[in-house]
Amino acid sequence: MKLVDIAEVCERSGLPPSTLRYYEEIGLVESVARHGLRRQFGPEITLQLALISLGRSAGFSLGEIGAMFARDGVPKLPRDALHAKADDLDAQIKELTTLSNALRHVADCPAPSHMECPRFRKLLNLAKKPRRANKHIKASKPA
Amino acid sequence: MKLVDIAEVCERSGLPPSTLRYYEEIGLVESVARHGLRRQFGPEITLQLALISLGRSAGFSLGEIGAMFARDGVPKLPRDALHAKADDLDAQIKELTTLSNALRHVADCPAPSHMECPRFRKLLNLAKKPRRANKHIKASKPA
DNA sequence: CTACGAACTCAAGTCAACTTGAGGTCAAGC
DNA sequence: GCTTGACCTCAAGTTGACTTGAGTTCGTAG
Repeated sequence: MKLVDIAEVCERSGLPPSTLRYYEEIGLVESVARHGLRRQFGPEITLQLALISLGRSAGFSLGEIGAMFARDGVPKLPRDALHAKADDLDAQIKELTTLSNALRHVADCPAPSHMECPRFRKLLNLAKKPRRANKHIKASKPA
Repeated sequence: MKLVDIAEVCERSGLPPSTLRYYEEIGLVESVARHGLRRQFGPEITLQLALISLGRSAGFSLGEIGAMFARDGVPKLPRDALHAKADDLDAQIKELTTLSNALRHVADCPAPSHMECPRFRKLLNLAKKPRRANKHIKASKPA
């Protein structure tokens, strides 16, 4: 049989049952049956949860993730929207790379004050670029 | 003079005054003087805020950021801890790259169901790797 | 010198993403 | 056939990161 008990899903994903119930409540995933009271999920659930986890770590809200993929994990967005998301991601990857480099530089640079090290400043100035609204980092209200 | 008025800081950073006050309240930044009531910051504030923004978008909490850098923006962590953070970041960068690739693939792949496309599944399986506690993505409580 | 606008303080409210608690139910083991 | 452990429901609580509102206080323009 292809159904996966919630306990099994929790074990595989590392998520507690409460989170699974919550995800179902907000329509992010779907349980397909019950065994007694216990939710049973389809075999794709593990992959879906991995996708959600990935999206979360990219800073997408559950709402955004829900808007991207249907309950069964199949993407609902048009091609250009997907490409746009990917572009956002790539921009974010650049920022993280900057931060990673900055951290490594700080770890290794012998300068007494990093704020005065030109190389460090240069790295960080990259970060001040056109900051777009980045989900959980909301822009200030308009003047 | 080297002091920057809060209004100026807000304009440069795009953050509202309330956020600056909040950051000061939790000890993340420091205002160095007042002009009447108005907070004045040191010239490094812009860079510090860029650093904070960068950290946030990497998924660090304000608490973690506060633990990494002193109020003046100078890193407080030992070298190996910094390298460890950079390693985390690099791992996250890989994940985001995976997600970006997956999105682009989905946008372009003609397969009817992406969940069945082996290439898609392969991309996503990368995500199921040893998921470490990822700040805002908390691990489940121990059994 | 008065008016204004913008920051100020402090408490309280908001939102997302979960978790926790009280009380209930079921399948499986003994 | 009864006990038990794990999940169930539903409501309420929690945490992090801010925002909002009421009432106050300045510096600057007029």
